[in-house]
Amino acid sequence: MMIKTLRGMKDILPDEIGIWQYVENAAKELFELFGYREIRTPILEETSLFVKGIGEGTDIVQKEMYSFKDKGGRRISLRPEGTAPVVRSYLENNLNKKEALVKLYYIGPMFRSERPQAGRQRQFHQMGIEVIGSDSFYVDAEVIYLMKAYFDRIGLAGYTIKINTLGCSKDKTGIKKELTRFLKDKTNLLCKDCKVRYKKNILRIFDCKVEGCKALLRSAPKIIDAICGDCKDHFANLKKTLESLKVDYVVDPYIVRGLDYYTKTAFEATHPNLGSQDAICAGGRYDNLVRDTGGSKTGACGFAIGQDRLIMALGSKRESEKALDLYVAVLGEVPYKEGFRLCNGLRINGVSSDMDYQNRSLKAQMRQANRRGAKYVAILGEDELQKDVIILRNMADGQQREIKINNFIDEVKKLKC
RNA sequence: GUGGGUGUAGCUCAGUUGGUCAGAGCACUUGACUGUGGCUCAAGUGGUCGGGAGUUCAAGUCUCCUCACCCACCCCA
Repeated sequence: MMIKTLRGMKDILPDEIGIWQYVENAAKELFELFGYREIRTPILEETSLFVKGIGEGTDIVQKEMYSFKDKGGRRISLRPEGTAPVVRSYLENNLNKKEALVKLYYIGPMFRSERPQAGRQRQFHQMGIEVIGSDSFYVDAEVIYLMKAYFDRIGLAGYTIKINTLGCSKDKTGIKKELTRFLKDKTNLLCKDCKVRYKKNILRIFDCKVEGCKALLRSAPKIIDAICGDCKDHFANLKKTLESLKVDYVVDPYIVRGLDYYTKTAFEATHPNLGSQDAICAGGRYDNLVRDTGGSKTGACGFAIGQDRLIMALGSKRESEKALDLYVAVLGEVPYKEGFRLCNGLRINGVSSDMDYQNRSLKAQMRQANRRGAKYVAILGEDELQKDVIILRNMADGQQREIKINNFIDEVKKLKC
C-alpha cells in the first residue's frame, strides 16, 4: 500500500501554491505597513504552555492537542494556535524591556486533532497578529481595522465583521455566576450539549443553535448589562472608533470565544462561501494571558486568520505557473551540449528558460514550449551549429530570425527589457 | 468521539435485474506534417473497479468486515 498523507493533512501542490503566496505576501506587506514585525516560534512547545494559556477545560486542550512525551520524558505538544507561543517568546526574550508596546505577526501551520470537514483540517495555517502592552481601545480598533484592510487589499468581498465584549475577568466570573443561577432550575429545558456546557463552559450556551435554548436565553442576563463601567466604556469607545474608520460591523452578543484567555473585546469575520465552519478570522483582547504565562499584568489584543478558509472564501485560483521567457529546443548530441550551456547562461542572466531532457522530437519540444507558455523558442540543430547561429522564434507571431551564437544571450536579454 | 454519504484510468465520471462491463471525455504519447507549437483528424499508453473475506457456475454490481475521503454534530481559524 502506498504511503499517504495523514488524515486531515494536505499537500499544497505547485498548481495551487500561487494563491498561498499571494495571500501571504499581501499579509506581510500590509502588516508591516502597520508596524508589525514577523516572529517565528517553534512548532513544538511544552504542553503546559497551552494548558495554562488556552485553559485546562477547553476542548482544544482536552481532546484536540497532539501531545506526546519526547525521549527525555518531557510533555510536549504541536502548537494548536499561535498566541500562547508568541506570548511565551515575548516573555522569554524580554521583548517588553526593549519597547513598551510590541507588535508582532506570524504565519504558519497549527495542529488540532479533530475530525476533518469542510474548512477544518488537522494541520491548518494561520496568519496572526498580536499587540502586547496596551489596554487602549485604539489597539482593538487598529486590530479590527487591519483585518478589514487586509480583506479589502486581497479583494475578498462579502464578509461580515461581528464584535462583542466579554468583560474583564472579574465580569466574566460574575456573568458565569449569574447565568448559572438563572439556569439552575431550568437545566432540564436545555439540549443535550448545553447540559454539558452548563457544567463545563457555561458561556458557550449563548452560542447554541437549538431553538429551545435560544428561546430560554432571550430572558437570560445579558453580558453587556453585567459588565463593569470600565468595560462598558471600552466597548462604547471601540464602536465609536470603528465607525470613524468606516468599518462596518454588527454587534453579536452571542459570540463567545472558546479559548479561556479572551477578555473584553471579542470579534470574528465570517464568510458565506464556506460550509458550516464559516469563521475566516477571529480574535480579541486577552489582558490576562501575559500574566498567566508568567509575566506581569499586560494588556494585549490580536487576531488569527484561517488561511485555508480564507483561500476557500476567495474561491479564485490564481495562476501560479509562471510563463517561461524562452525554451531551448535542440536536435542532436552536439547541439544539445551547446543548448544546455546557453540555457544555463540565460538563467543566470535573469531570463527564465528551460529545455527538454528526453531527446524528443522537435515537434514534441515545440508542444512543450507552448504548454509552458514560452514567449520565445530558440532552435538549435546541426545546420545552425555549422553556421554558428541559433534560430529565435517568437511564439506569439511565429516570426523567426537567426542570431550569432556569441551574441545570443545579450540579444535575448535585450528582448526582456 | 458520534451520525450520514462516497470510493471505477493522472482528472471528471458512465457502467441496467449479478452474465463482452474494463468504458467515455479531458490530459498524455505518437503520427498525418522526415527539423517547427496552438486548430483538426487518427492511433496508442494508462485500471489488482479502495482493501479483505463470503454467497454464486459467474461479482465493479449482492452480503459482511476494514480503510480512506467528503459532509454534518461537538468544538473551532
